[in-house]
Amino acid sequence: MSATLREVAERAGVSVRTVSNVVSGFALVAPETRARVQQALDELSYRPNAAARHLRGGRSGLVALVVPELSTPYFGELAGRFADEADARSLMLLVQQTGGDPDRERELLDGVRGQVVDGLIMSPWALSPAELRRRPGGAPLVLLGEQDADGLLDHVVADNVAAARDMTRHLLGLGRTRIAVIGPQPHLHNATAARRLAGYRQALSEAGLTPDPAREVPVRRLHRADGAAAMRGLLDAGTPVDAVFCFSDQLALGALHAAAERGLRVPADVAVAGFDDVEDGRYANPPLTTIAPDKAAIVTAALDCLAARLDRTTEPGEPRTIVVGHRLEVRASTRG
Amino acid sequence: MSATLREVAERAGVSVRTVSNVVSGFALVAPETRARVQQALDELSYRPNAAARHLRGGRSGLVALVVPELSTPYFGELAGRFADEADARSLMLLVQQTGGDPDRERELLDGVRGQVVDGLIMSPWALSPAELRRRPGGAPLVLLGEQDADGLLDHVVADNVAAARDMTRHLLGLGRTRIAVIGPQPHLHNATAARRLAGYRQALSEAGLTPDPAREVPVRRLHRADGAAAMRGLLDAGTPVDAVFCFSDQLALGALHAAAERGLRVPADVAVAGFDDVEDGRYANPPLTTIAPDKAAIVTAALDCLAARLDRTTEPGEPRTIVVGHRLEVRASTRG
DNA sequence: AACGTGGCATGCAACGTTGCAAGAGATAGG
DNA sequence: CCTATCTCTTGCAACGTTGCATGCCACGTT
Repeated sequence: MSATLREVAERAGVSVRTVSNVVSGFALVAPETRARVQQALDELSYRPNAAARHLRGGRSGLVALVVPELSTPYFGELAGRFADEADARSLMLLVQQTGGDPDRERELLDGVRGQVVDGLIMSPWALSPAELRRRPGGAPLVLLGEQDADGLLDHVVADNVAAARDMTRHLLGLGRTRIAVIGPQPHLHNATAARRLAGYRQALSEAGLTPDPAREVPVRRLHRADGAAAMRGLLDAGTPVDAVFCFSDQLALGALHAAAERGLRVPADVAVAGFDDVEDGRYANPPLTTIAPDKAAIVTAALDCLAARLDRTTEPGEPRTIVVGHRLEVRASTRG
Repeated sequence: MSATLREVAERAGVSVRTVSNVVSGFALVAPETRARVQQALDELSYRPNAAARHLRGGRSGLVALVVPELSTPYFGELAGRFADEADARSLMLLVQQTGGDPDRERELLDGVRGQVVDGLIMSPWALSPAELRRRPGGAPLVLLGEQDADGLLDHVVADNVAAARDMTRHLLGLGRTRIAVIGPQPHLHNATAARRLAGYRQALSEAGLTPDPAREVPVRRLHRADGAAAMRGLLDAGTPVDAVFCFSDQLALGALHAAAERGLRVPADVAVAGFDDVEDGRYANPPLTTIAPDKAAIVTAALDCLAARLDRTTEPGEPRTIVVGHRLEVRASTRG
């Protein structure tokens, strides 16, 4: 147990309140008194009690990051950045996983809020916008990823339609015309996958090609195994394919794996591209072409947005939609 | 803001204390009263105030996980498991990154402790055992990984000597005799790398081979880039090598990358093995032979250990060293 | 009728901190 | 010499919860 203000006060021969003033650095304290108190603080190695401050001030300094899975490279990288950035802002990061389970998402939305954390950054997966909006007035919430909830909730997104269009155009530009996608998730409230699909179709149409349902392979989850399974399915079905655009790098890595299994050369026989720009992709064999969302901007924007909501001196303001940039990162898996 | 006990008490026409009794489920409360209170609780959707409970009870229900880097697959996977297991034990997980910086490690050891969290699980990287032991009596600490601190601090480890020996024997068993290692870190207080090196040398000696310093390539960090650089160095130096045992899967993935770059076939020209069994390795091209430490056991053991220290009803007891199992996972990167 | 017993409910205090408003002392001005 | 002013310090209260001890009532026993 650390020393309390009272113990320090007794040692320094001043009131508790004065010690508090010294600790918080504010108010008028005579230099001499300040020095005496400071010495007592040092001698007893005083640390403010977080629980008492939290109770008194209503602020815990804790922010929750709620993601489907921390073990996923994309969320691992993002969580790492959030941890660093939170630290730089004197916040602590509490992480929770939903596993993509809607019940768990609901629970965390209700449960964590107003309890321990000052705010919540969440990457929803299965919850509908309506459910996300049903907030019992707890701690501020910032969403990551597309939500079809523009103007109703704070959220930070990349322009997924444009990004998917960019990637598809890149593949078309390489002369590929039988481009498949792996990653649609028609069974979920997942606006992200839907928009990437839309961007892909748009680019095909622009090029005068008709999207072929047989080349749009849905997946249940975004793991490597799902990508590998989807790729195998595509090859087994005999659908002619000269490029595969996966909606996540994880899926793409699985697809690469399956292609290698079947003896296909990448990109000679089939080009493979991903989305997310995770470290794995850079060192894949061959290195993976991908869309790199501006992760630093995602983190900064989300925390800025939360900070604005937490600031009691400013007006709450309207929910904001912050769009971050992205970049097409061309590597050997498509470039030949 | 959520309702308080007092508001609920007023609504139900009972005392605050009685409401508290209902909430905590304990004590003697007449069924009728309980029902009335419960209804008031529901109507006001009461949530206990974490700050007040923390202040009163001295328990926050928070556990900190301190790792070098969350973006590293190994720690990402571990953090994910910790988050789930903590959740199952009604604890919340707060993550902090050190980036392998000794100052930051020191700071977190002193700073987080006794402040917000009930306990600390830390994977130290650069700190010496002496510094780790210099604890000002804060929250309980459990270390992950070898520490040369047996009997002085709680820690959870794999038998790294045995694991490295197992892997080296496996490579020897394949007929490889020019086995290099990538991963020693002579400049750090890193007992883990030291023990893996010892296990490797032991196995060589057993086989009548003399460890060759030119085949022991040190690295500064454990990223893919370091593994790739080390592999290139090894090849450029012209040291004959028919197998490379990397002290982490990350290093091994980098080494695979560098081997592919130079047109080497794996495992025909050079076998490559890793350590950690991260998901990436399973889907690498070719899939990576590795040592799979029992991650579930690490997480369970660490939290059990912490729980034991947090339990006020039992005696503190001596610091424990818990050794978890490991398994040699042979895949195509060595098997041919 | 007095007493003990057990079931249930409650009041008080304290955890450590900070906002508020007022107190104490010193100095300057009338 | 008294008061106004300023600088510095302090006591009180409250944040929401729970441990402790006690109060109250009804019932059964002597």
